[in-house]
Amino acid sequence: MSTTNLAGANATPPNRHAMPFVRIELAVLTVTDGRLAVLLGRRAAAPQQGQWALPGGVLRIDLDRDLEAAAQRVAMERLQVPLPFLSQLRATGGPQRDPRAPWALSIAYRALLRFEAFTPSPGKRLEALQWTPADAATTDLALAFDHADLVRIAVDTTRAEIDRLDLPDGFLPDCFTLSELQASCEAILGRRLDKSSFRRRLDDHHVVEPIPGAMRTGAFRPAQLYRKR
Amino acid sequence: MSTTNLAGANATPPNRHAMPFVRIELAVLTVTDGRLAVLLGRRAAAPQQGQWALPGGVLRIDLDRDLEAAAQRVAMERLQVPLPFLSQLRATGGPQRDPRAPWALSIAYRALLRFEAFTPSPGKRLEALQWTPADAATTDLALAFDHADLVRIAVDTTRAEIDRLDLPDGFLPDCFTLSELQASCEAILGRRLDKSSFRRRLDDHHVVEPIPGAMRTGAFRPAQLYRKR
DNA sequence: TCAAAAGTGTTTGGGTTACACCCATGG
DNA sequence: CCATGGGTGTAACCCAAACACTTTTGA
Repeated sequence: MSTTNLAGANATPPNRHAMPFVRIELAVLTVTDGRLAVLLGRRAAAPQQGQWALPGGVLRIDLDRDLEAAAQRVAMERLQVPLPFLSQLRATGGPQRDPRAPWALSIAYRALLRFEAFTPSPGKRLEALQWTPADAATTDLALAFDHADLVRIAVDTTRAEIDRLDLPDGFLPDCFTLSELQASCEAILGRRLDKSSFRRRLDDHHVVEPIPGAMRTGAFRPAQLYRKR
Repeated sequence: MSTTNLAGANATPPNRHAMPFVRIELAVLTVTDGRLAVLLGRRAAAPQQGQWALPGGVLRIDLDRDLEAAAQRVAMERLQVPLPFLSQLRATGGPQRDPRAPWALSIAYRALLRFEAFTPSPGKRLEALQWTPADAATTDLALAFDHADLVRIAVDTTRAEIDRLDLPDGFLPDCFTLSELQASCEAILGRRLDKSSFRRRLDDHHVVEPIPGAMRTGAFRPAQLYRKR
């Protein structure tokens, strides 16, 4: 034990070494057309021009208060809309990931949003945006960089959360019927759920609460409206 | 498939923006003295000289093949031993995290290792190393930077893995008795487990298999030896 | 033969599935 | 009155906890 490093605070000047190219990538998921879908952007410029990829951008240390704020700024730039309810997925890095830099590090974030409440439009460096069914995105399309891995991780963690009824914020409207909620969960998971078990589980875990007096009326019997928690 | 990367393609020259100071932090856990413990290093130099912190170091894009390799190199430098079986915990970043740089980003890794098979010694920039009970580390000691949060995350995810019998590599010897395994799990979780349920769960999940003919003899009745999977 | 550790049932309960059934409404 | 979706009840099952029990060894 020991060897004091002389206090000469002059230990390592931090910027003695080159730092990697640090980016944020966004895996934005939604439910549309009865399935889980991921938002892909077509790259307007090299590298990988014309390829589909997750929207992303460079970390700006002069602008971003933290990583999540960086992700939100990137969302504004690429998707032209705010992006609430982010959760961090993972970081990946290496020398071969991006031809623009000798070493590229990406922090991936995920959001799960309501289709109706989120209408992005292609911002800087994107020719187009498109919702792609989640399972097709990881298999059929050849996504740029290592984004297929990131989509897979986003989808898997999201399905796991839904499985244990840990419902992410952002994909539920303020009020909804239990059947609507069940349909959303089924779309995300890609399989049918049993109505009775689903409802029992919901209230064992205190996931939702009825809104007193609020009912959805429609063609048939009115349905109780609920809110989260 | 891919478009060639025209060197000058007027995409963004990546280094137009300053990049953050990128570090790796290591949360190395073990079981000793019947409890889960985390390896802390006493910082030899400013900032936070003399404070206890997770061992860590700067990402070196000239040396590291990827983030995990970076973590292994940092382990060699700080702990003087290799550090296998790493898993990524999370990334955190912001302008106030480290006075050495205007913006600091850390990627935290975790390892769970056998106490007997891992004897680190303080390397560069560390005065001392010490195993500290995991729960005390997050409460009693005032760890440097935001490392208390990282320890908490490391401990929580590790306990969750053990709970679901998703036993990380690296903390089991090649062969062991079921009682030894149970004792390790109890130490990590901080609570007693029922022998019978534990064993039934082990073989329902096919976590371990008996090594034919191998027995541990000792003071009392010999015990069957097992290996992982 | 006894202490100590290895190892094996057996009962109970919580939680989930599967499935059947009733209720309310607009047409 | 009936089609349709909202809503509830019940039995079976799976898993794990709790706890009691038998087995094998060295001293």
